[in-house]
Amino acid sequence: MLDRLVRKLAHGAALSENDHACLSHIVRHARIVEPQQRLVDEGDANQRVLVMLEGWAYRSKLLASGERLITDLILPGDISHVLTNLLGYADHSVTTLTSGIMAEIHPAEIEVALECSLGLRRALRWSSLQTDSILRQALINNGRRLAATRIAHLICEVRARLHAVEVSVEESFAWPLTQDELGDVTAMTKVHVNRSLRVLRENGLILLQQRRMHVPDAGRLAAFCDFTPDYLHLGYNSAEVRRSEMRASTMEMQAAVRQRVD
Amino acid sequence: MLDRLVRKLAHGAALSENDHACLSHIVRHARIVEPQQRLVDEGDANQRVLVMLEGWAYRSKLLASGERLITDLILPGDISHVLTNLLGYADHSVTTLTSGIMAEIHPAEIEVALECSLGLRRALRWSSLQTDSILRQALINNGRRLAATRIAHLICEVRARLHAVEVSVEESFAWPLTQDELGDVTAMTKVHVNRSLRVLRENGLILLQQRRMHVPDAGRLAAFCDFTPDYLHLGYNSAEVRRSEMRASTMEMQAAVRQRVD
DNA sequence: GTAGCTCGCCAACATATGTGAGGGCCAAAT
DNA sequence: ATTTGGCCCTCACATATGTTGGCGAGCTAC
Repeated sequence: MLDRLVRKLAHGAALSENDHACLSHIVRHARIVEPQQRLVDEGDANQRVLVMLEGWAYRSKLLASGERLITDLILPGDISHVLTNLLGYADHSVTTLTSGIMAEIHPAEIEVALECSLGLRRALRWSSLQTDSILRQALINNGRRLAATRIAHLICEVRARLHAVEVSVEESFAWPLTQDELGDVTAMTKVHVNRSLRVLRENGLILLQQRRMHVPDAGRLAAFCDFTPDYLHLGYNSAEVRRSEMRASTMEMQAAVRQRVD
Repeated sequence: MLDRLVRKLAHGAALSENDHACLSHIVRHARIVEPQQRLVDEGDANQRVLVMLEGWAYRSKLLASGERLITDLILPGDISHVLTNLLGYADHSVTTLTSGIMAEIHPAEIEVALECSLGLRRALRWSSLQTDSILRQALINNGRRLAATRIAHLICEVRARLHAVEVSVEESFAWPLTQDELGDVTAMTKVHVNRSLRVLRENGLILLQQRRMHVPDAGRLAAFCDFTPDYLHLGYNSAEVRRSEMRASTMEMQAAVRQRVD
């Protein structure tokens, strides 16, 4: 059951047997969660740390006007609300998208585990840095790219993150977001999401049907939106290699797509 | 010289004398930096941690198209690139805006300091959570608000953050950003920044002159953009911290620490 | 069955923001 | 004295995205 979590953290630090034991101990009280279940409410004086063992969720914030934005997706293996026991209250809400398995950790247990395990300290610091990096990437995506590219980039990111915790994403994968929710992630209206999905579909880049995302050619999609997985800090030993490989293939792809678009 | 840094971290955790000593030790090699000096380059295999003791800087990312976005501002007392030694390379650039004083910390020293000081571990975790929170707020601002409001909100945030480290922001304060740079922060073009600043000026909300930001009525500006400083997690509740300190000193915890020492 | 709901889909129109160009001011360089 | 370059400012026009409203397919409740 810890599979996703362990695989995820392994990208950040080598975990010893002792580290694994600590990890198992703190997430031993996992429970089933329902889709569309509010786990944390903005403003809660809530001190729990959530670990998503299976399933999707998201963090969101509201404006006074009622407008909403989903700031980040929580995928299997992700830790939500990390170490939030140091803040007085939650600055965002957390809601599930699918049913799933979630562990809730009491702050005191987190403290103990961190004291016991160097590997865990490393892994959680890494996880926190990855979160930052993903947020920064979202900022530049939403701020500086056109709608279709923004969506394409999100799809590539989710694919890469799922792949990193060994969820199969070969030809297609589960995509629980409605178009409305997708708009809340990419900072646009559902109408424009619909328009942009059509563009992607008409270019043969994706097919979204019955909550499944089909990506016939992941390389072409990545080229279309200029996606490079560096910022996810996965497989960090081979980062150099993958980066140069990626650049080479990206150039080819871009040329191909440019031809097609003209 | 550590003034800003200490004041900032004090918002996150109570620091003992020992903690202060650790802090002084790791930032002892501070140096002067120039305006517009590139400190870290996207892609660098750089492992330093930067602490901005005085002056402003920013983190930015580039797209392949050459477009730029400033993902966050680094203000006096802020720690840049926290614990980045766990990542293989920098996922963003860091550039100074003003001259200032900066300390560069070697990863090994960070590790030692963190092992030595519980207060510092707390403070850095808090700082990291605050960074996340600021990034999420930026996402919803840039994604869901109109230009003038976005800019107004940024001004309110900077005011609050400067105030938190005891930089005077009474009637006016230094504002080193050009309109072009401001556009890179708020995800718009410099032309539109100019238009929006005019709106704010004509409404008597701000006056930006010679790189000084004048805010005649901070309350009115905050009301205009619906700014609430909660998400900055400043003004920390001392009762709350005392409570978590008590938790930290449970038997469990002491046992854990003893184990670690062996 | 039918009513009511959510969700995907689409079209016509409205508008916030981007683009490209240019003028004025001022300090630094020549 | 002149030039250069950065920055602020503005206009006219272009366009990406928002808004409103509508249609139909599927699902559930009754």
